Amino acid sequence: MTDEDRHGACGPLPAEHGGFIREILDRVGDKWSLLVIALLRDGPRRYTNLQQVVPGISQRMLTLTLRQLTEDGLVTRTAYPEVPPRVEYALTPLGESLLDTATALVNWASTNYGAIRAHRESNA
Amino acid sequence: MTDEDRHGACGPLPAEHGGFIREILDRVGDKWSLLVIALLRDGPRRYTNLQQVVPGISQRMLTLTLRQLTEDGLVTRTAYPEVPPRVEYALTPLGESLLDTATALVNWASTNYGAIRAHRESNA
DNA sequence: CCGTATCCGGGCTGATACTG
DNA sequence: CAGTATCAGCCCGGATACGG
Repeated sequence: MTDEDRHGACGPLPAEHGGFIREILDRVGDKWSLLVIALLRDGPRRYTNLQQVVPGISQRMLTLTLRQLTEDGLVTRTAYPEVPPRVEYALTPLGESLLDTATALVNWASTNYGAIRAHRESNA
Repeated sequence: MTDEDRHGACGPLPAEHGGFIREILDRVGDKWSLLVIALLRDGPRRYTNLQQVVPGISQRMLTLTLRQLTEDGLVTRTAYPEVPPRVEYALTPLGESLLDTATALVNWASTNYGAIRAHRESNA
């Protein structure tokens, strides 16, 4: 155990050896993931619908975000072989396990936006 | 209110008009902020100490992160006019209000890292 | 000890055009 | 409708060197 590792002694964070928590944080805390997850709370959504409800997301980023979330097992992708094609995205149990925390963070942001804004400008 | 704004009708997220939640999410979900906040749980820490306990952070990023968090009113910066200089960073009440959520997210990452990893490789 | 200043490369991101 | 492909800009972030 190196000196750099022994901060666990005074921290409640379990097993943050290396940077894998950072890896997940980057994944989940990226530009759009949490928002997409939060928006899937009410049930499956279609690609185009997500594009509409996520303000300002580009086709590219929506596709990449969804692909990443699917690869990580947080959402499922279901394609119905119809014409016109229909694809639905929904949360997996793993994705749902993140929902509470994601929502809490979004709510925190929503609640404290004013305070942050105010404090930021008071020290301008 | 534009058409793009009225998705609130089917979402439980309060007042996510525009992209200010995205703004906070970017701020708080960036590469290091959550980790720093989580590490300040036990009390004030000095600059050098933070550099040691945050695995892999560079001086630049630590400084930038701390400055941003200070500007947003999440942490305080206290400089003691001594030689050698000593600077301590601590959470404000606003910062503490984020602590639970931050910790929850870090814990989630820690808990589900294996599952994500496994799912990701199973579909390689 | 606690930063700041500068350089610089890489990856994220949006815009645009195209496909099944 | 649901994507993919390509390009170009920008900002993040590390390394290094320097200042208070």
